[in-house]
Amino acid sequence: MPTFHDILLRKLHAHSFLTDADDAAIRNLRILTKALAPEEDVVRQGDSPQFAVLVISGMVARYHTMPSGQRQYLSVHYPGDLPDAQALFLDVMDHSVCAIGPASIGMIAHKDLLTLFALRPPLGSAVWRETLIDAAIFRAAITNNCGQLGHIRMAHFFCEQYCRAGVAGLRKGKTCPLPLSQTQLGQTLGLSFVTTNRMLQKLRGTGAVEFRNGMLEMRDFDKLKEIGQFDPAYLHFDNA
Amino acid sequence: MPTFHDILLRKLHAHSFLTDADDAAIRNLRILTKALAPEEDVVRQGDSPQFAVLVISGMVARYHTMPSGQRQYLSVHYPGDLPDAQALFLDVMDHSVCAIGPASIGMIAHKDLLTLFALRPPLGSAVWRETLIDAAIFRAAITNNCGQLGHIRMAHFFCEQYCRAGVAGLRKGKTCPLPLSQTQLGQTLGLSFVTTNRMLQKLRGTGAVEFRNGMLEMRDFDKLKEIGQFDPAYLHFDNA
DNA sequence: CGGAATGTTGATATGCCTCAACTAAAGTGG
DNA sequence: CCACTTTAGTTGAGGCATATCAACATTCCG
Repeated sequence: MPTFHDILLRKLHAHSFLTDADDAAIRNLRILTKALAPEEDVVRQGDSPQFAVLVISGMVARYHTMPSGQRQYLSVHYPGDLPDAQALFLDVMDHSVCAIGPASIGMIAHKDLLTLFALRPPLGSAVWRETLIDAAIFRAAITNNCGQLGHIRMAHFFCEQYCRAGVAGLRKGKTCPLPLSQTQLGQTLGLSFVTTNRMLQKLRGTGAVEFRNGMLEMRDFDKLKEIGQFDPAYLHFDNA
Repeated sequence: MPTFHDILLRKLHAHSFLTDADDAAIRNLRILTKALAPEEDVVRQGDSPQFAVLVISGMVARYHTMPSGQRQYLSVHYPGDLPDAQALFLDVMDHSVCAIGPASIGMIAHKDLLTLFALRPPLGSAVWRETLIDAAIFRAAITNNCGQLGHIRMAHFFCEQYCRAGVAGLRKGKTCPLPLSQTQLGQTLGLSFVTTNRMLQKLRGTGAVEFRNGMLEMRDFDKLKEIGQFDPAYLHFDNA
């Protein structure tokens, strides 16, 4: 049974080289765990959190609340992710973070993290790199969601989630959890839920992918990659 | 006449607190300057640059090249910005950086920057914060460009550029430079150039803004903010 | 002065949104 | 356990925003 320290280390090792001493320092971090109800907010737009969130199980998402009250999901996060690491250096949250389905998180005091980075700079660099990969994912979302047709956006999104779930160790065979409703999927892709439903049927029709009951089944990854014009380079899964 | 060190310091001071010793360390940085022709690429998708780019004059943009060859601009950058700071910790560029109109840049060796950060951690934090603000701008672009109507996207974009040009000291009265063609503006907002032209006329019709010959004139900022649902909080112009 | 790039306008086609109705599944209280 | 309610998913019809195609005007530049 992996501890939450293991989960964090697994993620950092996926893109950064860390020494045993670095690992040991991470294992000494004080982490408070917390269970989240489905849709529960962890941090809200406007807050100034003093703790960083580590996803331990389930999934967590970031979203903007627009003046109209509409919601735009910005990204979804897997165990090992630090979905609000940017709050370490930006005082006021410009977006909210909530659970998608039931989830559990770890909370690490900003103070402890900053002390850790001062003591072991490579850990600071690793978390910095983590925030930079986040930014790369946002850039991909801009390109994907602005101007591509609905089913292409959806294909791209499914490809990304399939890859990231793999890195997080959540894939079983060709299936991974993705506990979004079609409405939420639409709020991620910038589509109405009616159109979301129709685009989903279109993708099902290609035989490349199935998405139902919060599970994503990848039937033909190569085909879906082509439909979604997906190139995983931006995920930066290379151990530097 | 400000030096390129002044330009960088001005930007870092806009969001980070730095001591005189930090400033002095920045002033010792070796910076190679380079003039760029309009549209010239600085770094390309797939490259692994060894230098960080500092915008000194003119403007620089980041963009994705899509498989179809189409271009999606991700962000534009002003003097003082470090538009490819993420390359410090991500080996392969997932996007390109080019000049918009004539521009000049400074090039700082990654090695020198990393040495500087090790010596003076607050400077590392300041540049980290810089990259986090970039990410916040990307998040805003996701929300703005996915699902909002064309003229709203454009109004939001103009508001952002007006604010950022102000921080960069480029505003003269109610006017600031924005040397984009309508085609490029469309490639930023995810609109065809025909629609871009029509949305621009629509905005002109409101009397809130004028955009012509690469100059942006803000005639009624409050009105344009309302049209574009613009809240500058995400720009994080607070001296932490 | 001539050619190229940029901006403008009109007409048509298409993708997506909205409204509306209905089905299926899941949870609730009697 | 079943009727009831609620939520999620599905389908159809109509309208609107934007893409595309095409022509033309304007500005820039050699």
